[in-house]
Amino acid sequence: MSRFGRSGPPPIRDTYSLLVLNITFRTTADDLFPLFDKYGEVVDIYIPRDRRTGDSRGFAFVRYKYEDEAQKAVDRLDGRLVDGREMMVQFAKYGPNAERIQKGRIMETVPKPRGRSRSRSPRRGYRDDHRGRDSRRRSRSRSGDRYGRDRYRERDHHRRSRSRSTSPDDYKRRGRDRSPSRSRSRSYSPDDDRKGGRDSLSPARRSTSRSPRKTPPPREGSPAKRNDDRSPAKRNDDRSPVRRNDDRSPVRRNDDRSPVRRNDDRSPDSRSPST
DNA sequence: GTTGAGCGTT
Repeated sequence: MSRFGRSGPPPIRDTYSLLVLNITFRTTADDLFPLFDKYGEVVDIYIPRDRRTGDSRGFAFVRYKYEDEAQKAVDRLDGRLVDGREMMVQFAKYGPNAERIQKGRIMETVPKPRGRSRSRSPRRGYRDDHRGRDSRRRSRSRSGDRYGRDRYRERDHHRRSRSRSTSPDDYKRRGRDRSPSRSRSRSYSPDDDRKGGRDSLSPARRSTSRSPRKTPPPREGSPAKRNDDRSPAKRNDDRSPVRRNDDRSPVRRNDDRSPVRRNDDRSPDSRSPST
């Protein structure tokens, strides 16, 4: 969804997409709009967000109408400090349609990047060097596996939550040498009994204490209830897609100014009024 | 509440 509330992504046939990276997770399109709009006409701004939390992934796509303005914004906003962090602005290489994009525009050819004569671009050197390393290695971010084990983890967490809630017998089994109050404080693990359980407070344990036998086989239980468990009716009830960036923006954005107003306000030939 | 390589739709 675009920030401009359109029916969908505008045609990129004549637009240039810029990839904005290294931005804060709290930076929204509203924060990038005035920044990019100052250097050119922004057609659309889209920020991929998490499908669960709804938070920004840390990068955004700014679509420009003209390459000149896009290129200018790249050099201008590339390295700009936003929300206390430097955002990296560069032309998108791939489009939403998995199309080969050159400089944000769909192209089949791959011409070499031209250098601007009016800018020295000393930042590109360090920027490129910064990424030129083996920085690709992901530590613990939500990249790559954000849709892998994460989805399984939440499901596992859901099963455990209802397991200990509907299994009072487990409390007696486990609460004999332990306080039941703290048992509900967090998710327990049946392995804690035979493994010791006393060191269950260890962060390393609780992080990897996922045994396949922690949950009883669903076939032994009620198939009907098991089906209900898989019902995705309401799972992320604790997830509130509330925008906390509102309080971060003390200044109101000029939403009245649409990027499409360029049709009357600006002409493709009027880009250079000062001739 | 956190995190930090990357390429995107409601």
